[in-house]
Amino acid sequence: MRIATWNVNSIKQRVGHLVGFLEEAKPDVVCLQELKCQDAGMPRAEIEAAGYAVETLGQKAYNGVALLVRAPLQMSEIRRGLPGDEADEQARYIEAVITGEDATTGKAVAPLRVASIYLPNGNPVESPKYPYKLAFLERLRLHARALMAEETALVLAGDYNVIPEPEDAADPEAWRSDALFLPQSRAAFRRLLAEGFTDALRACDPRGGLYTFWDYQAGSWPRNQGIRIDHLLLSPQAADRLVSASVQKHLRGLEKPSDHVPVTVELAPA
DNA sequence: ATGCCAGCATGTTGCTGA
Repeated sequence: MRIATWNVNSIKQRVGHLVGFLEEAKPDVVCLQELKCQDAGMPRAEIEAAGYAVETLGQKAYNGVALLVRAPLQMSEIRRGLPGDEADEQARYIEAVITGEDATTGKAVAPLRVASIYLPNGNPVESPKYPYKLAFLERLRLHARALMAEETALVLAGDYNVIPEPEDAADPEAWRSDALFLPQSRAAFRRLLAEGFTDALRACDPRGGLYTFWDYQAGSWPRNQGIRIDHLLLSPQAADRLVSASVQKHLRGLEKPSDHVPVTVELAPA
């Protein structure tokens, strides 16, 4: 079972790269962020033609998240929006239970719940955007705690907009006072992890220096001035099955790339 | 200290992102 997360920075601009990734990596589940379009604008036909079912929580111009599953897998118990704030209208969370047969093995997959998350950026720190970010992280922690009580495999994947540790930035000093790296942001992320999650990429490669985002500006990509902000957090039942995790770095080098690249984990059958 | 780049809106510039 291969699960990927990717902030595509506009699905309409990136559907070609996405289909290429689906054909190349053949992920079973894909969590997308920053669709930047409403549900009606989602390029479903191209994605379905590549063999995937699509569920979205879209929004005009900003945010927007989606879940894709490779046929004949299916999604059920779809939850749109993160609980805990009825007034929150930003499209940043979609969750589903994955069921059905693995296309490769033909065997029924073990119960698995997956969420695609686009955490608020939080800058500027002096604006209401920063408390919104911290509140979102706390809402996510409380919801994650409730899901954890089911004791089934759970994967919370997405763009967390949090640099967990200094080794997750090429130049940590440049991010010192940024919402992505402030001590309060990192502490809130650690509190989420402390509910019992494993940071999959960190667990597979603790050395650091792996990045998932390079700014379009200031030559960040050619200078490898990246940061690691896209994460897959695994419940114990999922972490027990963790085989490998990898960053699809080559996609940043394509024409008209997203500023993020996919991160993928491989889970063994239960 | 600011803009650098990129995408979207009802636009010829402003907002947002990270």
